[in-house]
Amino acid sequence: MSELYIRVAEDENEEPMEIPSEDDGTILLSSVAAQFPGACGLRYRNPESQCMRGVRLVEGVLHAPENDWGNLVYVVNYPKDNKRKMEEIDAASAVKVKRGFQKTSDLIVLGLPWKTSEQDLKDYFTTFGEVIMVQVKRDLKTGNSKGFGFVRFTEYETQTKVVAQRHMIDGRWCDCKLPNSKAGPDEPMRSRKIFVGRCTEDMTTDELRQYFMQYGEVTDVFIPKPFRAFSFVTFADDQVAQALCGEDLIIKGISVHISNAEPKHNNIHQLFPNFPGGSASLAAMFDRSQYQFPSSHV
DNA sequence: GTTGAGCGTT
Repeated sequence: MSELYIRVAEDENEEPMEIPSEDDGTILLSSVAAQFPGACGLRYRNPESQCMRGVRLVEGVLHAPENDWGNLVYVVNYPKDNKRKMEEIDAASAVKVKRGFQKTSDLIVLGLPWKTSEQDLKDYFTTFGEVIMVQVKRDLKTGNSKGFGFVRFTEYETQTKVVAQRHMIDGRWCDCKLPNSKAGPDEPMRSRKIFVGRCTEDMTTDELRQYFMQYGEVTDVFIPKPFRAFSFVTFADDQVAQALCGEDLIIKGISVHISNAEPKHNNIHQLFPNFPGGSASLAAMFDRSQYQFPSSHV
């Protein structure tokens, strides 16, 4: 079968778009997703039964029904059509709206001038939004500032804005961070990234992307080089990533294990006791890396 | 009475 185009639409009544097939007559889900971001499959109305039918999808490859795409208009499936998953995502979403989303937290302010007072801090940060609380940490005996403090805002949006930039306060550059967190202004959100364990060396980034896009929009795939039997997949939506954690999935006939890519302090020498070049080079490599093992692999 | 990466007396 040579190159052909099949008609795909967002909805049965929408204007279809032509999507190219592969040489073997299949269509890559990624080709569909290129025009319909977030697409996870196709369906069509069976002319005989008038029922909607799903198109066979195997590891990112869509197969023509009866080996012939015919002249039908195919309709895009999105992850939200999965009712079971949707309930989970709704629940997670509700939790997030109630707690995480608009819940502000104290921010640590590092690098304050010794002379900066709490009133100075309040005056400065109020230019970004309403301030709930400011603190300057001081030596109890002398009353001298320790050069850092805390601030808390009413609005989460204000907090986001403040953390994302540096601050000139009384003549010094200061940083605002989440306490006990090395997370910088543009650190990738951990919760959108999953750890894919038990990968084989022949799995490519394209294949992983095509596979995982059935669950939601994939924004990044990372495979460490040289081969290390795991990879990272980042979704546009963190709830999709969270929903996959703990699952064993079959990719190219191989069972891979999904877990959270949360940072964790691990003993890397236990994981690779005989790493070539010795433990020092291994440690250096890991120190430079933003990628870490999930707790289930420790 | 000094200092300049960090992590919070109550």
